[in-house]
Formats: sequence, structure tokens, C-alpha cells
Amino acid sequence: MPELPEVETVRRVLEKSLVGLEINDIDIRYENLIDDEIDYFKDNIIGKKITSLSRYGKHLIFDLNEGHVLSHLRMEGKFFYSNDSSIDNKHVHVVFILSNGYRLYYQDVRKFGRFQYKKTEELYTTKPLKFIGVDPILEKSIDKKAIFDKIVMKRLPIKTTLLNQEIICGLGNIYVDEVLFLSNIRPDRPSNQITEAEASMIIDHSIEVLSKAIELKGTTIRSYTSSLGVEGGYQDYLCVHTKDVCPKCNSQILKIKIGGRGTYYCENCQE
DNA sequence: AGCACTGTTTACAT
DNA sequence: TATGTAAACAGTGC
Repeated sequence: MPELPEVETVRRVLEKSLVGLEINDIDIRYENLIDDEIDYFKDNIIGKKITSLSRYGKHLIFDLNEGHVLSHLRMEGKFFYSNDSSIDNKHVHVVFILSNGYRLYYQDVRKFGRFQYKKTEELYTTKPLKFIGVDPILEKSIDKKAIFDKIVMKRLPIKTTLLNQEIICGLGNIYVDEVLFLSNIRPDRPSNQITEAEASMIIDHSIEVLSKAIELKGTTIRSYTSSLGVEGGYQDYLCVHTKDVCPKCNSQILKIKIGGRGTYYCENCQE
């Protein structure tokens, strides 16, 4: 489910429930989701208190009184905070047992999500955040020229370059289509043919689209419920992704494949 | 029945 | 180094 706005929505919801609670135990049912040795992961987290919830790009960060739990939801990861064990099911792979009797259930049908414990000093100096690009929402002053320089070094389609989290982070398959439509740029245009003015537009529209989507608690399409059953509202603002007709010119929206990802664009409006 | 598709990322071959 | 493809996995729809 998650691109930046959906992860931020999860962060905001979890923050309200989890801050101040201690993690008494962790039930790990599918060990491949944990990037650490299981004992190292457990030993460093059990007994710690959750002090805040952070995010960078699509990475969710549980800040502890000592260290952090990095969580990436990948395609379908979802968290449920509850004291009702009837929500437990075969797709729940990790359960955090909390000091107030509630539990935090991690559900992930495809088992693509990942968890890792990080010491504070290694959070941004080791993978996966070591080479992370600029977060368009969190970064106060964005160096547009630096981003432009990175974009034009690539020859891949601009869509593929924008999905590369080492340049700008947070955009995924839905929002990148929207950003390119609003910027009037074809998704298959080679990145080295993007002008500095167009790179600037891409950045501005990324901020605009992601901010609006956060405000609306993300996008809910294809019967995906947003995590925690929270329904998003941005699907009502989509211009091209999963659409048939261009909202600007009424042309047929084309669907093609770029880098293996389903891609929607208007041939008439984007060049 | 079988194949294509799915809001992600990474390992590997070329 | 850069790029394309497959893989991690499970479900849905045609």
C-alpha cells in the first residue's frame, strides 16, 4: 500500500497510540521479515519505551528511549493497534506486546515488508537510509540544482529515475504518474533530456501532490484499505493513474509499462 | 487453468 | 557503472 503519504498517515495514527508505551515482548512468526539476527533484534527492543514515531521517505521509524526500529511496509504491510485478539490472522507475522495490554499487529499478505533495529548513530550512516534521497516534505530547503544534476546523469526513463529513492524519496508508482502529468512530461522521456526548469516543476509538483495526499490521508484504490482501516481521499484527485480520460483535454489515457511498472499518461498533454 | 497484474526494493547477469 | 530482469510472496481477475 504505501508511498510517502500513506506512510505518513500510518505514522500519525500510530503516534497517538504508541508514544509512552513499553514493548514487553515481540512475537515473530516469519523470521525473513527481520533483517537482523532474531536475538539481536529482540534483545535490543524488548524492555524499551517508544518515545516518538518518525518517517523518512517511505521508511517508518519507531524511536525508542535507546535506538530505533526501522520498518518498511513495501507493498502491503499494515499495522493494527488493538486489544482485541480476534483481529489476529494468518497474514499477521509480527506482534509487539505492549505495556498497556494492547498489541501492535503487523500484517503483510505478501511478506515483502522489513524490520531492522538501528542504533541512533548508525540510523543514517548505514543502509537503507545511508543513500536515501531528499524527502520533499521533510526537507526545508531543497537544493534543486543538485537534484537536477542527479537526474540528468541518468539515461533511464524519467519515471524510473523518480522511483529511485536515492534522488528524491517518497514517490511511488501512483504519485509519480501524477507528478509527471502535472509537469507535462512523458514518463518515458530519457532523464538526460529533462531541462532544469522541468526538474524544478517536478520538485514543486512532488511537494504539492504529496502534501495534498497527506492532508487527505493517502489514496485508496483497488479495494486496498489503507492501514488501520483508514480510508484515504486522494483517489478523487487522481488525474491519470487508473484513469481512462484526460481531465485536461479529454483524450484517452494510455497505459504502458516502464521498468516493469504499469504507467498511465496523456499522450496529448505530456511531451 | 494459467497468466497477468498488484501503492516496493534488491540481487544478479550482462 | 548502468541498466534490464527476476525474485522475494500471496491474492485477484480475466
